[in-house]
Amino acid sequence: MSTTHDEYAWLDELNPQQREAVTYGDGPLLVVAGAGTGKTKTLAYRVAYLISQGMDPSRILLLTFTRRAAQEMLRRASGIVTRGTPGTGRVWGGTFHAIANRLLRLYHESAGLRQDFTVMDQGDAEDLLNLIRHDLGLHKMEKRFPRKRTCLSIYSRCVNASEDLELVLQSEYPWCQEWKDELRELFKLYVTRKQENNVLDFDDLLLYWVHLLSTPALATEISGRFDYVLVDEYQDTNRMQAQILGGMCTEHDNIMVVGDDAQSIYRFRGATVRNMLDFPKQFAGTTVLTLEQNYRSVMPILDTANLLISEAEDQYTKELWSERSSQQRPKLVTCKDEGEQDEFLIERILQHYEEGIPLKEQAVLFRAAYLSTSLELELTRHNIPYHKYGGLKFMEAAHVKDLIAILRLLENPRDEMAWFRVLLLMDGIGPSTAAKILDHVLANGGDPQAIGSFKAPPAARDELRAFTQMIEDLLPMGINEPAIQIERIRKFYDSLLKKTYDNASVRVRDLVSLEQIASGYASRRKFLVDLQLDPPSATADLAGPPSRDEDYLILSTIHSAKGCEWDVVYLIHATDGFLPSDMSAGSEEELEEERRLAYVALTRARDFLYVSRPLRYYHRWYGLSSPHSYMQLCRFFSRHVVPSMETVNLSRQQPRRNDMESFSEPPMDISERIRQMWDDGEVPV
DNA sequence: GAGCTCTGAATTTTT
DNA sequence: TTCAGAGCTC
Repeated sequence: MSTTHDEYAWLDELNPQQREAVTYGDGPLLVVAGAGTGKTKTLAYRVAYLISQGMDPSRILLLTFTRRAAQEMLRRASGIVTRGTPGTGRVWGGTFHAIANRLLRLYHESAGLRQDFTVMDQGDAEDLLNLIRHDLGLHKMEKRFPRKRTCLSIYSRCVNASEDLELVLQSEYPWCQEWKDELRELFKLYVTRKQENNVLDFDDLLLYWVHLLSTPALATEISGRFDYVLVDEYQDTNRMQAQILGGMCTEHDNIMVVGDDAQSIYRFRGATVRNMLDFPKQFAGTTVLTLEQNYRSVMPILDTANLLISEAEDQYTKELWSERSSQQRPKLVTCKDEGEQDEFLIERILQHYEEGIPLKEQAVLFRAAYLSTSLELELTRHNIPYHKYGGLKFMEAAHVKDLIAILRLLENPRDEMAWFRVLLLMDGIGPSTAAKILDHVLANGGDPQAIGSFKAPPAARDELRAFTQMIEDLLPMGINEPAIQIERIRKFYDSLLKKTYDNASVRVRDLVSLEQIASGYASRRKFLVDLQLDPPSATADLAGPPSRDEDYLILSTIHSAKGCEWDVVYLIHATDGFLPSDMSAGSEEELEEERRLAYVALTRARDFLYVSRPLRYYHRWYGLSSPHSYMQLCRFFSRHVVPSMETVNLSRQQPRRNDMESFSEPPMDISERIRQMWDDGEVPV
């Protein structure tokens, strides 16, 4: 039917560098791909090319940063190889963590795991650490022991960066150095406790994978499952992940990694650009290809972005260029305060919308999830629909965690955290009774039905009986039909929910969503794993696939915007303290990462870019000496960068009658006077 | 041992 | 404001 020439006509859609990467033969390949240079396209075409060359799709491993990225690439790939056998569905695609999970279920015996292990999210991991911290009596020390969150970060850092505790404390957590011995003890117990509970945390998924691969026979076996390994966003991988890739390439060296050192923004999670720099050293005979032509943004936007990143400490000179010209420079907008910023945004968003740019093609980006709350209120007031990405709200909600915990203890009756969570919701059950119940279950071979024979304190009897009844109804279902299981769980949980939390109706809605998501799954195990490893990232994911004609504005943290692009991008709160975040202004390295974060934000824009900076910020929290602060422009917009932009000063342009600036007296004055009303029995007017 | 109330502390990014 | 933890009472 089709000639060889026709069959590969799609290669003409690539530029020479992309094409070289796509049709590259065997051996290690490092693709340094700047923002918007067609990274996703190159990877997708590479997969398509390999398949069209007759490679077995199930022997291709595609590691990405999010599950969505993997799905998107495979979708594109399957669009290319529609002729012949597409089979992209058989490609092993997903995040490192998801692939680890899949492999560990297969090789659980070699890893010393039971096949029914459950996965803990960050919150559970913190809580378990906290529990052990209490057991060790570390919470009541003269000097305060690091908080559970800090403990987990330290632990995680050690594991992901493959660094010793002492070194990590020295370089990243100097104020915790005095707790070195206690931390080591804590981590030791944490590890044993997880193993007893048959649970893995996120880091364990990678850790167990590394250890599987460190056994030569297993490395041969596992690496031998694949002929090609492709990795996206390589600049955001950590040392442990690099180690994994080494192990996955013992039987071949067909590894292709794609990344951009200027977009490395996950240092806090142990990621290091060293992985990219050292790649040629790790894999002998590496070919390095660079993609510099940007297909996304108009040149003025790239000019500003290039200038901003050119001031980075160390950077690998790579100058993005584009054939897309524009008369319009990016705008740097100065606003009086957040309210004026909101007003400006809404006006401009609607203006672009009327000009024909749908809301979905416009995105508002910010450093931290809470920075959009005021805008969200205004959008709601103006009836502008939006979806917000970033901020892990849904899975962190207490009621969602409760319900998940019940599924988890059914899945893995050794899951201590899951049991505790559920049992403590019931009247008459506190930590010690909960521990007794768990012991009782474990003494009966881990059969959850054993709670039926537990002598419960009278106050707990009714709820525990209902709980037992539910367990008895659910156990025969095995791991099938998670949605039906959730339906049954909700029947039991309803009264606990109403008793424990207010605004029950809102929470019930979340549980209905959860049931809806579950209805797409045949296996409870798969449902649980997906939920932990790739939680619904936006309100959109909860309501099922949105209908095609639905339009909504995008709100996103910069981190969650990674890999995305829009016609119009608004970067808001571009002020020192928010960007760079005060929390990250400690070290030079942290600041450099914040600069790259700004770079990532700018390079998401295709046609229009607005950077806005409110002069004044009203604090939402108590306990601060002043109700607002005056903010400086984000330091990355230096005197070299700003001239490439068009500066707009809103307050000067259109003075407002209720402009607070006109009242030059400090706003504290009135509250002070009101307090003085009660001084010396004097009551002034 | 459970569960309530009060106090004090601290607010990023995410697999 | 929200959350965690300490301490008190039943």
